[in-house]
Amino acid sequence: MEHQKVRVRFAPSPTGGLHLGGVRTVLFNYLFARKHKGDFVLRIEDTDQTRYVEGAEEYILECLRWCGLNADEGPHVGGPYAPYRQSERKELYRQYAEQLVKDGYAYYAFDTPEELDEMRTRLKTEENPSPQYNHIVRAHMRNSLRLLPEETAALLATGTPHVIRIKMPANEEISFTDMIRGDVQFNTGTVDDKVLLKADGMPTYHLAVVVDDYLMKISHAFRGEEWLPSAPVHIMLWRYLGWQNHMPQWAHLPLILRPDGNGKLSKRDGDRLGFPVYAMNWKDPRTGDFTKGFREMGYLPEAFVNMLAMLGWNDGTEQELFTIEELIEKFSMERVHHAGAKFNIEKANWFNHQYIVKADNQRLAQLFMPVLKEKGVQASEEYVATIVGMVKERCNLVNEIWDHGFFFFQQPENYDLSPVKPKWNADKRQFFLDWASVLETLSDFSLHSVEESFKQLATSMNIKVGELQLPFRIMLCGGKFGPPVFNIAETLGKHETIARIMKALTLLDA
RNA sequence: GCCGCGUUGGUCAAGGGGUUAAGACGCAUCCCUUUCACGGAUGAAUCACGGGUUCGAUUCCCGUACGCGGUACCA
Repeated sequence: MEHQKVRVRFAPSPTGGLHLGGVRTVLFNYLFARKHKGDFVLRIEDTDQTRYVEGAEEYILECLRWCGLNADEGPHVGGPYAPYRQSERKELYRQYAEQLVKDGYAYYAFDTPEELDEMRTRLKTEENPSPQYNHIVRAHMRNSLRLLPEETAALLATGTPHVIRIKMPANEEISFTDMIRGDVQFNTGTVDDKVLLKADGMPTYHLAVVVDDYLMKISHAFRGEEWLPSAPVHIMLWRYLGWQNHMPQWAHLPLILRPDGNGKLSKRDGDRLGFPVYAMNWKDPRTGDFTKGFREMGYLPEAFVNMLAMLGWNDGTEQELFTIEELIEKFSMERVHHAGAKFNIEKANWFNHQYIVKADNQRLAQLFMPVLKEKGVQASEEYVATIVGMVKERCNLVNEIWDHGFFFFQQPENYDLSPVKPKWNADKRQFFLDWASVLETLSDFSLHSVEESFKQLATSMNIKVGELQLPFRIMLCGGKFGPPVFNIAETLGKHETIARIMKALTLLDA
């Protein structure tokens, strides 16, 4: 057990877009696996046929690919423990459930959904709003524990729909050591007899996770904190199946909470507060609902991953920016924070900004091309890359390159003349008229010669250079923004610069 | 209700019996820059509460409060 190879798994159910909390779970699995030279398995938990969503599995795969957190084994690449889709393993689970029945650790239950409903409403009180199918209640239900063996046999023989439930001990203290929280204790009496095998023959999560973790030789199982309450069921299953010595070590990850108030972060919070929650764009094929993702919003995958790593984990130093290699080297489950973390989009933007500034201009240009295309702008990647170099310092998102540099691609449509108008006069007007003709004669339209001629003329006309720079900026950009103004002129080129001066002059005359 | 897990500035968080209780994001002011941003400086802002234990608790123990999660033939 101790010397067993590290094998971890991410086990999503393909029911929709991949939540940022899901990606963080992937990340922690991935880091742990890489650090310990182990395997990272992707297993699709599609045991609920009613919740299956077309395209969700491919979407998850694509998210992992985008983040660079690919699995070593999974439905997409196969592996020694295939198949990796639980629906394709369906036949496997029944024998274990039957085995448990045979050994007296589980039982058949024939209660119909209506009967269960009836039981719950009948037993429901203010003191007990959610009655459980537990060690007391089971004695009064239609199951093989209460029925005579002949009755059970008859029901089975006639193909009566039934489930198999675990028989939880009435009162037993059990505990396990969580890698993050340390010892956690439960009493089995407080947990109900969970269904293990559904009437349709599919296992529930509880059975499938134990069987598959065993069969796939999973050494460490990481999942969200919302699973902590069902840990006792899983512990009992590992015992009852006789695999106790193979049980993986568990870590229950803290939840990612919504920024305002408390509670698990959901897609809805993102819609409401205007930030992405899913890794990539997701369109629900059933409802047609469309949700924006981090990727399409202009986040860089390495920034996204770095940001996620810091949500609930740190290495104990002041370092916040980590390459994936550093994360692999430094990650440890013991340093994961115990409490949930509120998601903060501002901080996420800061991370992205850090990575944008560092990123290669060519690469950013490529990422930005689709946005440009959307705006109906034609430009060479080369040209875009130089623009990127000038504006990326002030961008948090790749898509913001447009906001900070649109005037490189088209003449401004709107001009904010208000900072110029009050101090505008005939001298200044004359300056720009004269300067335009000076520019016309310039053989070298470089940053320095443009700036030089600007300053020379201003001095000779006895106007402060500073008084003219802002007007010039607005002539080129349309407002008080953008990189250094002579850089803009140089990039725009002689023809366009003069054209913009002349156009703005007519606007100022109006 | 019951069970479980949590609680250090607005947010992410380090620390762990004696500290001026780090750092980052955000915010504010200033410097740089005659735009904005970057950068630099400064500042406001924190140990949920009550009992123990102790010479001394933010740190250990016990309660309380609050928050979250679970309580499905969903995962």
